[in-house]
Amino acid sequence: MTSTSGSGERILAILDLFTPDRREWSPDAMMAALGYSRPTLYRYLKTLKSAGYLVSSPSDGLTLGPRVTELDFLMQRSDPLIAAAAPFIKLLAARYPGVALITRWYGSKILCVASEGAPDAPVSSYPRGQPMPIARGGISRVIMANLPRREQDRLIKTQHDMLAGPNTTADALRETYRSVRRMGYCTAWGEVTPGVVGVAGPILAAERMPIGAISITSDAASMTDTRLAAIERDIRDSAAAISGMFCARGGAPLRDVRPAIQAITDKDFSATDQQPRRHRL
Amino acid sequence: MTSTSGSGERILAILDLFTPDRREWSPDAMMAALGYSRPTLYRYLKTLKSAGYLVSSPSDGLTLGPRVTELDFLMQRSDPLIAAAAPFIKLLAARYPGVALITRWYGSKILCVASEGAPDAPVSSYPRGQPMPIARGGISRVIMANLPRREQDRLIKTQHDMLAGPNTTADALRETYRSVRRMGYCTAWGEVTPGVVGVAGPILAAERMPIGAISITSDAASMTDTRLAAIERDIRDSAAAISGMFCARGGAPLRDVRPAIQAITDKDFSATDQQPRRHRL
DNA sequence: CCGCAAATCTCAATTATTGGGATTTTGATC
DNA sequence: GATCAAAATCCCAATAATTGAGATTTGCGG
Repeated sequence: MTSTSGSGERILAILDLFTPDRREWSPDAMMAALGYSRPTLYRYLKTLKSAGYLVSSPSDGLTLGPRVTELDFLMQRSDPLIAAAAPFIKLLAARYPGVALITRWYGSKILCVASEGAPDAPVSSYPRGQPMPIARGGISRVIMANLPRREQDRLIKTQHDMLAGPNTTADALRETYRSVRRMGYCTAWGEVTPGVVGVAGPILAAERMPIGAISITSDAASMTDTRLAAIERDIRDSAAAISGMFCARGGAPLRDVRPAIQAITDKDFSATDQQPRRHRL
Repeated sequence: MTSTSGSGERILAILDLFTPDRREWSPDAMMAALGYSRPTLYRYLKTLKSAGYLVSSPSDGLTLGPRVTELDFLMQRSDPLIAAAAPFIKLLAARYPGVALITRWYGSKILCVASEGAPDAPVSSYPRGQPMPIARGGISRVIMANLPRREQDRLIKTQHDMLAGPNTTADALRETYRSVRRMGYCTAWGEVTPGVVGVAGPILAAERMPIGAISITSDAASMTDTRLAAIERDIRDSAAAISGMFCARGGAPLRDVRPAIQAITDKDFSATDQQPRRHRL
């Protein structure tokens, strides 16, 4: 935190101005918002515009430009998390009704980076790219549950009203998280969208840091107990398998997911309940 | 060109390393490629990683991060070109078989920023975000045709083999472009994909600078003369209408596209050929 | 628990960046 | 096509911020 590349951060700060609430900016508004001098701002803008990160039109001012589209196109094809998890959400979407998502945890936000299943499903209204705040729901909880103590506490303090109803204490939340962490997955009934049940599992990288989640959301009305149990097991095992690919321990980096997929596929879903166990690595 | 925001450009240069051919980088490879010192590079990387533009994993090195996805999501919803042209490609896709595209011209590349029509059509294999080089095809030609002389000549020199077959002289190319510019649209038979006919129209902003194109590609075998003529007229008029929205002349910025759409809808497509005329403003 | 590699820190030198104000360019109106 | 206001760029000296060599710490994997 001590090191700083000021100029670079100041340029990136310009891009941070663009939010869903304010997608068009004038140079003067930017000067006011960021406190840069006129020549400096215009220098930055020239850099961003000539690289395609911004475009300007007299009538609309400055807006985000095509370079971000180009980068996103690349990102979809290079993100190791997407690469690792894509086969699993495909499998999940094929096996169960509903929508399977890969989400990433970044900047205190949850961002959907890939999805499989009914394309325009009314079930989950979080398309790729849309950030969800750390609100309710299973994804939120498996992330929160696996954050380091320090960070978890910070968010509980900051976002208490978001994370819990008014009748839940911070300690009760912590207890929930402890349990979720132990289970390796989390099921949430109608928290994000009424009538929808969601099951999520954490994806952990080095240091057991959560970097995202794999999840599936289905219509709650038509859910059966046995199917839910099967989903929970699949989500937990998928999450564990994907997590394993991000900690290279135990041999070559597990780039080939087929063994992991196979392991899940081989499961006998009518089998008796397994003891939920802390998933390893 | 004289002004420079060096540090910012050096940070953005890191993102430029990521290409379809090389989507994963190690810090050392970056040092070699960019010539930055170790502490400097790591400072930059810290900035980019903490902002979410990059993510790193021990096994895969550095890859593009979720922030670009978030920005692209915003960009789709804020780009004035997409906003202006979306109703037109919707109309075109509804009216004719095939795929309608909005493309942007930037950095000597053509980038698809939106499309309507058969989602996974085999016809046009250019999904949103994928850059196409200024190769052949109608889109290429309507852009090239409307570039300022200086830029056009530069590209003709640079990209001659791409733009024309070996039997076409630069002068012949220029003559073609002059004609395309006069017509206000361009039809290309099977240049990009065999068996596919494409019609494109230029989108011009202030100074008549081309910023993109609107186009439609259809199966050539089932194309009829009268339908092609109708498409050409629609493309030309749509391109002109959209262009009009980027030059605020003649009243308030024409943000309401309904009149323009209406004008196109009202056309009588069985009418006799109109004289192709330079479309205005 | 140890070793290797990756990442960060320290700090002085210097270079590149900044900003006030003048100037040019742009684009809308007549 | 000419005119005018606003937007964008230029100039250049002062200064503050960035840089990089090397030492040091951290973190992963055995």
